[in-house]
Amino acid sequence: MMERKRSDCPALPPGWKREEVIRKSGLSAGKSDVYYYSPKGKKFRSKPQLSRYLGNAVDLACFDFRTGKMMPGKLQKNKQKFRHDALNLAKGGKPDLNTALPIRQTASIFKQPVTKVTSHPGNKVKTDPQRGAEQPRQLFWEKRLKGLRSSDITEEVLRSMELPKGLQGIGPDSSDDALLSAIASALHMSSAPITGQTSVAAEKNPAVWLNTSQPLCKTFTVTDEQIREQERKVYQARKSLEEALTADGLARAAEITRGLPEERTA
DNA sequence: CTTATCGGCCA
DNA sequence: TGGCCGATAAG
Repeated sequence: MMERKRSDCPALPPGWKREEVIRKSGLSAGKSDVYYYSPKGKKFRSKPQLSRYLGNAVDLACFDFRTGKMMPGKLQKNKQKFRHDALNLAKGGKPDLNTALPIRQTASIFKQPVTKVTSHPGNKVKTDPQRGAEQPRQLFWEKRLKGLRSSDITEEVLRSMELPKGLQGIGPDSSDDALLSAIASALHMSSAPITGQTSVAAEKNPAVWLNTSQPLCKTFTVTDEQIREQERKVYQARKSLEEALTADGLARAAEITRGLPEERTA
């Protein structure tokens, strides 16, 4: 095999290599393909693939995949691209997962029901026994969530939620933060009702009696008044979201028909 | 099975 | 025309 050079790529984090191979046969002989290799040796053959892997760790907006260099001049093309993305978005097309501005793609972190076809005449269906059943969980796994905070796009840490007095944590870390994490996680990890720890023994010796499918908190009760209060909050939040979305939609539409501001002055 | 390479679609 | 990725040959 001809020894091809994998050269370092200064535009990427240390350890990343770039390789260019010339096609030597076929109709496309002479054309070249560029590949990148992660420090661990994984091969990448397109910018979207690279982008998906690096995530927000590296901004590839100005990265030219073919040359392997950062090209500040790419900003010009990006204007075109923004128009394009905005257009696609407005037309209900798929957003460009590669370079579109970050938008939450999931409708919900909660498990969504889907239609499941379990048998076709004459066909065999593979079943994964792990699926459906809940996986076992590590004791005190919630500890790993410690210190995680939600933040807005300016990195400003959002005010954390206040929990009702009726909720009390148990276990090695009974801070409000830990309690909030534990309950929030339990709500979307499990499809079973969340009751808290029902065994009184768990309070005295959690390491032995803990029910790991329940959050690290004492049994609690929820009053009708608390439910109504929560419904009001959800209603308000939805209304705010609706207003923000329509405002954003109008702004986008206006921007597209008018052209981007920078282009007008140029 | 995994990996390298070229075809070919689509912007 | 070139980026990207599927198909398929090769290992």
